[in-house]
Amino acid sequence: MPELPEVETAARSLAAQVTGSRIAGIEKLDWERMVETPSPADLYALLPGRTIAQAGRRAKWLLLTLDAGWTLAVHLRMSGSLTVQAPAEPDDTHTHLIIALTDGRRIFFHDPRKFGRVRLLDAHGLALLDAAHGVEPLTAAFDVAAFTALLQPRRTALKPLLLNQQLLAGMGNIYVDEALWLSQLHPLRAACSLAAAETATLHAAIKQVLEQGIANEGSTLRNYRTGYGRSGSNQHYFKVYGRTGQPCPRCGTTIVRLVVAQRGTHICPQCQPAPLPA
DNA sequence: CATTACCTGCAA
DNA sequence: TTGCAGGTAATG
Repeated sequence: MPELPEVETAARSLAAQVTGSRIAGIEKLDWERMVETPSPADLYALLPGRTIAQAGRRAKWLLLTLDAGWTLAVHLRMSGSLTVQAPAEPDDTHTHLIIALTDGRRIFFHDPRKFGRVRLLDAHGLALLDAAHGVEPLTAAFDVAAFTALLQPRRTALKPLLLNQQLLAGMGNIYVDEALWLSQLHPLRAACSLAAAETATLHAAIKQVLEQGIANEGSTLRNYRTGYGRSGSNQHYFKVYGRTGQPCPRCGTTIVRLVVAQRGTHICPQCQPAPLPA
């Protein structure tokens, strides 16, 4: 999924459903490699009796704040989803973790590709996770000056920079392509080469694509679901992502697919001119 | 910096 | 059968 808007949507829909709920225990865990810390045995021992105080997000981590100082951190990676299910709802072969609540409902971690990860963190572990990530793009801390300070000292291309979670938290392949198209910048432009006006435009575009993604409850290409099990609708509004061979909504030029930073990358070759070779 | 690995499903 | 997919960590 799951980039910032999808994780944010999942966190909000979890918060609305399970804030104040008590965990009965782990009902299913059939892929133990998803538990990074502590050991699966410790997870089994620590979760029963915990109350879910809140649900939130840091970067692409969904955070369930529990009592007794614990935080259950979930990363959905490529194909994960976290949903709250009614007591009778059956699981399937891709449901790898089920957390039962005392009221009979259950939280399903569904993940066909098994890339998703779970950590139960104490305050120190949570602080380390926080410190490993960069500025949140939808907070006041991410202003044009802060963005300029990120770009100016780096010669790396825009796309890999925007995907770097240590610098900027939450952007992924879809929203980077969309933000670059909106700001009419080529993904291979060197970060330090942007004029002040280009930096301001890209800064605004990043906020715009993320806010729109949240407003549309995320993008569902295959597996992503909100915490209610619903699909998002943001995929209907993509301008370039996944639109190879179709006309650019701005100028009509055919959208092309490149590979940048080892990721499929979609651009309008007219609106987003390639940088001159150095 | 580039390549490979981790997994499965789906479309070409 | 091959290549591709919303992410990231671990290798040369």
